[in-house]
Amino acid sequence: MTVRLSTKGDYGVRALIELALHEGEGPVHRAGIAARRQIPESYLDHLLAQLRRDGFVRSTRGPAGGHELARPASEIRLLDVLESLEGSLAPLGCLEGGETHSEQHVVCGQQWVWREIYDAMRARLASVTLTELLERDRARRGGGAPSYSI
Amino acid sequence: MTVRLSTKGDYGVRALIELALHEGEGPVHRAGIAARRQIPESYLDHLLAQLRRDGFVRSTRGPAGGHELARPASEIRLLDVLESLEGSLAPLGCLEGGETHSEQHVVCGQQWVWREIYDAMRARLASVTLTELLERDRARRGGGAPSYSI
DNA sequence: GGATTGTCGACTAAATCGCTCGACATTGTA
DNA sequence: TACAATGTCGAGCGATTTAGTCGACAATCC
Repeated sequence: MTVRLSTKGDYGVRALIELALHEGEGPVHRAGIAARRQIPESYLDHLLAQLRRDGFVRSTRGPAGGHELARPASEIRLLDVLESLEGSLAPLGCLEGGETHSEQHVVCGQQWVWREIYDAMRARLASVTLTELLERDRARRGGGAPSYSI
Repeated sequence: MTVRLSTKGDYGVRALIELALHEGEGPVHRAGIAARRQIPESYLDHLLAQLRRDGFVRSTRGPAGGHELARPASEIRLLDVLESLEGSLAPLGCLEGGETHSEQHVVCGQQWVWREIYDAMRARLASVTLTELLERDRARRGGGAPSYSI
């Protein structure tokens, strides 16, 4: 029952789409993102912290503070966002590029097949930018009324 | 940190490779499989039970009993084995073909990308047979001495 | 009838997921 | 300068899953 993305990646991408939607309009505050994209606010907190650490988001404190994209949406790749939030997407521990992993999973029998699948997956995810995600999101909600009010 | 295969798939495939190696020689007993393929014996028990339920393995009780392939190795696909042991390999709950899933994961934002990746992954895994796995395994151990004695 | 094997289900320890909560830091405004 | 609105950080928690173990039972060969 494993081999499954957690909610982190989805929530995180939703939040970034919201930020992309307001790109260049100054910081958006967390409560707004949470409400409009239906993400538990105190959980979103952690996700934004991670995205900030990895340079996708910049935030300012104080009243009128909030979060905004640290880089243009067109330069943010889905792959990088997911790896930031979910950790490595490698289906087997032994496919991990890094060195810091303690190799708890020795699982490595069918490495040759999975290496191929993993590479293809990463390539595809790398080809998707936040701009494209935003467009897809707009299209999905575009037809009918948005499911949330601004 | 998710999106990772558990040990089940690897252990299960290892066990099937061992059975394929002795195809047509009558049942192989569990303790032997466990020792030769380095799988905890009482855990292997559960994996074999699952593989039997799904028709990959047939077993006989009593002394000189054991397990053997229920179908020719050439007709056993890696995809089916992994889905038997790991459950659905869908990275998102919403990509699941079945109806019985309770949709605890609502995660469905980037469905369009993942659908594509998932389909490619399944196609590749479906193209690998147990025969090929056995050959690869032989090749890997072939050069040097086997890492276990028979 | 006993030894050897498989079968089944209950139990467990550790890790992870999906959160919540509270204390604290920063900063705009009155 | 006070205070209110915001972000930041880390501890903790209930539920679920992983990766097993264990023990009672069933079948079968001798």
